[in-house]
Amino acid sequence: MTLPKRVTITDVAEAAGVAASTVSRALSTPGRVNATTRDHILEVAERLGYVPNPSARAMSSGRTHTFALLVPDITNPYFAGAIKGAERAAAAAGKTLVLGDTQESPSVERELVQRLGPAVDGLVIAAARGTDEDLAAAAGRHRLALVNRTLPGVAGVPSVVADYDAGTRQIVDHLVSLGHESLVFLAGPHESWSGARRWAGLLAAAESSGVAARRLGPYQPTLQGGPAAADAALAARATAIVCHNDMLAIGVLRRLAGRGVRVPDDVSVVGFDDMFGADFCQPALTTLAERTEDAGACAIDLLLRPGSAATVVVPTQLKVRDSTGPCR
Amino acid sequence: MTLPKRVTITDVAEAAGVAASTVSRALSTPGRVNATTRDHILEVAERLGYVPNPSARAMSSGRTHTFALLVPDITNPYFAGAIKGAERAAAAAGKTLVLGDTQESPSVERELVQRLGPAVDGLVIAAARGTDEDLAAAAGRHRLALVNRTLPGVAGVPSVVADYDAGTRQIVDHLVSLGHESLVFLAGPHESWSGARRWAGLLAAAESSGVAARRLGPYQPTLQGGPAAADAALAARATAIVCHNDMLAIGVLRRLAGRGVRVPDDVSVVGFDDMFGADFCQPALTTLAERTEDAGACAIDLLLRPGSAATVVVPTQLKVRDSTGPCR
DNA sequence: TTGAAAGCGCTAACAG
DNA sequence: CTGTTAGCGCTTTCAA
Repeated sequence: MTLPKRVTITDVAEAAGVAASTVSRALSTPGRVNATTRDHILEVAERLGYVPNPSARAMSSGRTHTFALLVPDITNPYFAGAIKGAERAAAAAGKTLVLGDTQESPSVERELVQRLGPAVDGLVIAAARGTDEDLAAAAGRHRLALVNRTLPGVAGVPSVVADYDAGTRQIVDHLVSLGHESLVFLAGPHESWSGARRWAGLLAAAESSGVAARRLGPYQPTLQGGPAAADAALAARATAIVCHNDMLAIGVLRRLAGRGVRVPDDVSVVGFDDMFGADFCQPALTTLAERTEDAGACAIDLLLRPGSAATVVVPTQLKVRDSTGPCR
Repeated sequence: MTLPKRVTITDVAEAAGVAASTVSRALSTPGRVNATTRDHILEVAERLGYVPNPSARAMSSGRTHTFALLVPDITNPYFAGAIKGAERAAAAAGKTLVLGDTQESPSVERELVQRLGPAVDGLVIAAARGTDEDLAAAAGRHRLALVNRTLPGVAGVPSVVADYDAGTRQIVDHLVSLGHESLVFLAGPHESWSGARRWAGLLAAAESSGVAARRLGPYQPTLQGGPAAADAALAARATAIVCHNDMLAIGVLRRLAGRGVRVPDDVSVVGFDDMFGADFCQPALTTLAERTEDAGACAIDLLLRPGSAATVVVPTQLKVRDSTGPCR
């Protein structure tokens, strides 16, 4: 099966009886072309089925009209929102989005930055796993925006972060209103930037409310991390358990059920992320929702409009469901 | 913040004291270059941090080393596997994967094919929503591979499909062994190719086993579709409900629980997909698992090796969990 | 084995 | 407002 040869701008120019550059202008800066000739050109282009060659366009203009989004694990539903938001923002701006899976690995992340960087107008790294140095190096070579990570000391790297301070405040207030006087935080990996922010926020909010907060872990932030984490929380006689993320929280829920501990009667459980499934697990999970789709879209917007090298804070929202209740 | 100018092949050539074409050869066809000069060139390229410009490469070679994957909804966990598999297969081959979200819309799908097609070496469309004509047109212009869809009558379009015949057979056998003598299929959208295949397989298997099968619907294949679907199944006095997919099945489960119908004591429920969450919903869902990651990877492989215009069948596997039990 | 040279398709000065 | 003319960075003949 042979594919038909592509229609080029020259074909259109010939067919329309104008110069190639005029066709180019008619397409990219319609204002600078006589309305009649423009309409004619567009009509001819349409008829011939002309589609500009992105590579050629990139060659001469220097812009690829493409962005890359790097996530630690594509299959993790937590990132689905950011991916969708980024894809939508990119598509809305007529841009293409390239997706990269860093497999939770700093080195794969570095490689991808190097491989994809030259092919795109900018990179979004969500939940970057690399060191500050890695990211600074990347920022030196490419336009970069971060999601749920900041790069202190390096100017010009915009980022979008969830409002964990307000969010953890909400969690603590919620638990306090239920009569809880202490909480246990089941931590995820030490390297996790958002994990650190979550714990810091929780600790600050707890202190200001006179709630005792303890951190246990680190645990695997997965279903498999649940048993060890749940057992530790139980051993610590926790009445309220706040988990690094929903995956771990659901794992904890299962373990508690397996051990005959009732949620929320015996113990309350809170997660982070409001991940897909958090509403239909048993019991439905109280969790801090991040607007990940907005975050993804916002990161692309930051790339689209350079100069706005700000840190954008996206609000979070506590979803109260069935896994939290009055302190026993 | 200004980004440093990229190192080009000419820079490397000058620094190494050779012609640009020699550098090009040293990089892409190392065999055709004197070992000593080649090593020298590679060393210089490395030192200068040279990374080939993909657009320029695409311009002259015609190949972009990029594939596109189109899915109906990026946030649907069902597609996460295919995305990951495709990304991995592409990365393993040194290719780049572009992701497109067709928003479940045939027209967006068409647009994306047109927009992305020229920029890539091939397209994978998963669960294509377009008509056969749309797909035939796409196949005429681009290298194409399909996942869970076939294109009868159009040669040269390879596809990867789940083995629904064997899978539905497994479902029916499972229900029969539990004493069920009839089943109700809660259908998804009529346009769904896989929905049609699922029902056809179910019907054939049921007939050959002397099981009565009825189809109700169509229902929204989402949690929201659950109530209407569950109520209809109840009205039909079903003892075994097979749902178009896990989303719908979980929606059905929730509705049944809400109405006080016990699963699996009063009625058995089966889903399709073994989606993320199917194991931690309540009760854990018996469902037909597809190896979506393999399917995604396989589709990319089909694109990588033209000529193998086959239909690849990926096995399915029934995961028996807690939502199915003996007929009441 | 290597270099010179001709483009790939498009955009961006620069004239006219 | 439009045509001419250079390239963008790379691959690929074609000679040497």
